[in-house]
Amino acid sequence: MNTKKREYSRGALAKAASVNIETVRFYEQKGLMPNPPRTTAGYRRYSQAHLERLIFIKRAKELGFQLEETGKLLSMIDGEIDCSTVQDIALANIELINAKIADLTQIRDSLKETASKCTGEHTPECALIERLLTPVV
Amino acid sequence: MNTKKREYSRGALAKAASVNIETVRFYEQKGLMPNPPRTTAGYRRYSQAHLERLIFIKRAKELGFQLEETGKLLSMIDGEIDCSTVQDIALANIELINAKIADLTQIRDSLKETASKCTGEHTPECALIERLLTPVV
DNA sequence: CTTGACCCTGTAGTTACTACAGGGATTACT
DNA sequence: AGTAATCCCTGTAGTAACTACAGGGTCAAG
Repeated sequence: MNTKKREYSRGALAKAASVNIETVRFYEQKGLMPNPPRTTAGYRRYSQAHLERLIFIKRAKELGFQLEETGKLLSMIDGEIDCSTVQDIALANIELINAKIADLTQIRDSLKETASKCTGEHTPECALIERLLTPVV
Repeated sequence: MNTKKREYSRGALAKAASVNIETVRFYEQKGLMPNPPRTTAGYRRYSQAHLERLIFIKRAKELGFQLEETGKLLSMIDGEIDCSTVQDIALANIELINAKIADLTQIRDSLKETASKCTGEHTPECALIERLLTPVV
């Protein structure tokens, strides 16, 4: 059995996790990724555990978590996981996304209604412009 | 009839349009608002037309237009309005918002499904963390 | 050895704002 | 007139989440 520990450079790590190479440094600066051991030349050396952590961050992002929330989840993994707290974070995030969806839906509907009044012809008369230009009181 | 031209300072303009005072400078830097005449002390003096332009920008933002698109609409007002082009911009914007809504909806649903598997108890066992930690191939 | 790709750190750009600092100007009140 | 509070000016920098570039050192393959 091959028990040799796999090591990654920053570029190899980024590629393995399918993130931008600069994003690795960015997450390090933000404290999500640790500052890893270095070669004598100063090159970062990452382990398999680092890769798994980076993939965790990527998945959290895909689930709509902000980096701050992701950081909280990581703190729990580093320390003690409390499923109740995790669920709180997740539910708050769901509410946040719901609010964004509601916002965008309202905007989309409003714009759609206005745009439907455009004749769509090459004329200076335009319902959308009129709407934006409605005189103020 | 009172025909005196109303003039605004930057702060008064921002207040009249219900935008942040610094936003006025920001829009000026971005080219959406003109660099207005000044007093001898260097204070900006805005007219009613400036106010109407700022409100136009605000309304465009409320309809989900990005500043670049708003700039295009303003260029038309300054020059020639072509309703066909306006409608193109609006329809593209509607598509953009639709895509955002679809994105967020997928994220929300995915997160909801995972969070529903959390027991919500003060335990180290947590379905969401497990999902983020699923081993990589 | 050479070359190309990689790494390092630092800096700055994207979008749409928003806030702060230092210093001058204005306004209202005494 | 003096004073204090508020406003304005320009410039700078911060927010979130990245991403790109520069100059210079390092590594690996031919």
